[in-house]
Amino acid sequence: MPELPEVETVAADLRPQLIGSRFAAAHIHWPRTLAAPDAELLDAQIVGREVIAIGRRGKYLLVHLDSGQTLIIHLRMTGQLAVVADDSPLLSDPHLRAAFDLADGRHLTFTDARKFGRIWLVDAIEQVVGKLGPEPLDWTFTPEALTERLQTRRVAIKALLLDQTVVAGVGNIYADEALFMAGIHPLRPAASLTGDEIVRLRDAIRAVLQESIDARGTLLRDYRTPYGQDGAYQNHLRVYQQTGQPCARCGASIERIRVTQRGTHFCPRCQS
DNA sequence: ATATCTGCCTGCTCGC
DNA sequence: TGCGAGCAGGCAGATA
Repeated sequence: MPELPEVETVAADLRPQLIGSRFAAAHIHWPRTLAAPDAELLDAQIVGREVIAIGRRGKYLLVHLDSGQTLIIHLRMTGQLAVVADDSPLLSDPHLRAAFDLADGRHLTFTDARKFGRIWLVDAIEQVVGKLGPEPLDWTFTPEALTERLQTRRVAIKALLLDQTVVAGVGNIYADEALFMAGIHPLRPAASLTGDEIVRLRDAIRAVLQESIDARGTLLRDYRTPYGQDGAYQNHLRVYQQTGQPCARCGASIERIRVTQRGTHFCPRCQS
């Protein structure tokens, strides 16, 4: 499931493929994939527009156009983007939900088996990403910023890390990995964290995300990079999907519990 | 305001 | 081997 490092990797891969290219048409094959505007207006507004930059905010991919508008794509669980030639079998993939024709004959494809992914074309990105919390790798993600969002909350810290208004881009994998690295039990009430623990957690979030970006993300069932190169962070996972394996730090058996409906992995000895 | 639950979806794994 | 049940989970929207 793509989280911040995976979306960052997709953005890096798409940049050389798309910047400077123009759109010639937009085709929506599964209507719910397009959140806004409607398909007719999307096509009218995107035709002839050139991609000038590709960015990311949280788990949202931002394709900036020369019109000032931005095409925003959220991969959710199973969404995948690729830039392909006219004869690509991806164009007839049964999971193809949207396809954007480029003026040079190539296509930007969006395949998504589970149909959870969403696409927007907006005048201002705040319409979609306005409520997100700080970018964890930016200087704005300070211990103070995290403290402010945790200190009044009684829910489990694991649940709060998945709240995109607390910090943008962390999902189930990196929440578990960051809590392990910080030595904090996932069920701890958020407001019970000490100042020292919040600093450790903030540093751990940044460290696991950066490590994963450096490895091109985590390759699991639902995430592939556009051109088939493999992310490698699944080889670095310390607790996620390591249930029953010995903890690399202390040797205790990694446990799996449910925290607000989410599978949660942790070391019962290292995390308290 | 905060916390929890449900729906969206389909492919995969598991147990019989 | 076949098959149905349950699970996976990000996020919006509803409910308590």
